[in-house]
Amino acid sequence: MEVFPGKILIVDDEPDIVEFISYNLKSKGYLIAAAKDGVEAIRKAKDFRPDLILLDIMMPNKDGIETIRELRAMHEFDDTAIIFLTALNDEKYEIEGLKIGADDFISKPIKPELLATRIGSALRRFRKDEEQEQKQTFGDLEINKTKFTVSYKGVDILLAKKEFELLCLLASKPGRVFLRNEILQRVWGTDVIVGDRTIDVHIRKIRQKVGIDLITTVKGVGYKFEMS
Amino acid sequence: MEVFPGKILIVDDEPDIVEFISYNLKSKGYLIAAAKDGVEAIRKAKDFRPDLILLDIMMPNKDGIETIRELRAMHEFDDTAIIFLTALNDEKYEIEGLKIGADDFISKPIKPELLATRIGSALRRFRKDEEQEQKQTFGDLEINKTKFTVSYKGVDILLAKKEFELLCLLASKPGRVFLRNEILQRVWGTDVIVGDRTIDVHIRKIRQKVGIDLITTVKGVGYKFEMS
DNA sequence: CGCCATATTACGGAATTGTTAAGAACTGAT
DNA sequence: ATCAGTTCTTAACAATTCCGTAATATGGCG
Repeated sequence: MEVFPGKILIVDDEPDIVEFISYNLKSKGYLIAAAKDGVEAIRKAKDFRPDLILLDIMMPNKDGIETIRELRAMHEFDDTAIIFLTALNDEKYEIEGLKIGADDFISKPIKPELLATRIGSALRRFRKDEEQEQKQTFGDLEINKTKFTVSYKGVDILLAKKEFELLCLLASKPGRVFLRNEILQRVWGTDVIVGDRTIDVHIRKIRQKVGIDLITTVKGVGYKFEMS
Repeated sequence: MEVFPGKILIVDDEPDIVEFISYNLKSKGYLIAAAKDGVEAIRKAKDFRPDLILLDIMMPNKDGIETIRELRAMHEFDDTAIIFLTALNDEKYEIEGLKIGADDFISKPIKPELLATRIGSALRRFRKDEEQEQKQTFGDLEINKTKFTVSYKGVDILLAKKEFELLCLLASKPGRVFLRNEILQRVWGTDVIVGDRTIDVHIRKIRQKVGIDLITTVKGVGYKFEMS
């Protein structure tokens, strides 16, 4: 197992299909995770961080179209390729899916070789430079998503996971105000329901730990990231 | 610039592109040769013996597909990486090219940084064959993958196989966080199913045996290798 | 002042990881 | 094959950290 080609999340409600695809891709060295419906898919995507998602359209509990819409809405997965699995001749979905942000389609029944080449080319198209780390700097502040670290003037600051995610979100568009609502959806996900004060508490912790005032409150609206 | 990174043959019929790429790669220390079509490419390859060939697909006088086919047919260039240059969205060639023996694709217009990283990783993939002692050192720590040993300040530390593999994985990208998921699949393989605590136990043993704190826990995410 | 939104603080439950020991699985030698 | 020694996995429990909430404080603004 020398180079590893990528991580793939398979989403389908039929265990047989998941098993079949999973087996095929594993043999090619991919790392696999699976989900059985849209809700689970989004949750798993958040912590598995796949390079590509194979998404069945027909599913209970949030269908493929809706799932892809949500995934694309939180911009966390902008670098993730998404391939739809469709029943044969399901063109109406294809057009729909393309508009929303699918990158390719594969019709069932699935042929292993076809699957492999399509996945390969989708990944190549999307390949972020896996080699180099994803980091952003703002003046003396550095946020490194690969290392999960934040440092200020070279000194590391230890943030908890939620704090880190929240900071990443705000820092993804410096200056832009994120509504409280939006923050909840993007950091906590659509299913989880937490009180409003929770955000404040995390914001406070970030401010406290970082020391300087990175995050500006926009009263009645939300928060934004801004270097003074 | 101590070691020279490699020799590259650029094959494209547009002088501007050749010039552009050439300029970029020279600045990184590569030795460059150029050819304007497939026929010339093969001739030059024979006496320049490049480590890597950048091959345009659309060319007069023998196109890229045909050229690569011939190059691969004579086994003289089995150790040479070949990267295709394609117009955007030219997938049909990509699949074709992969079958025949291309190692990667880069779409025009070409971005210099991307070019560099792709070339770097293609070369690295091919270099691996040259068997040399694969060892890494981090401060006082040395990991020798050929000898299967780890030493700290010159003193050997006996790690069990799984412990060694785990440490190697983490050390392969110092600082980068590996998700628990990822660790399981890459160290234990995809079929084996082991409990979550197993990872912790092995981590603990490594920490215990090595003595110093090499491995940092990122709660809710995974582990990373980091010299303090 | 009184209202409203946010800030702050502290606390308990939840989730995650650390630790230990025990036995299963493996290894190599006799 | 048997045995000793090691390695691997698990299970149970301890320790830690994280997260959400609620209660209270603060501060702006009409």
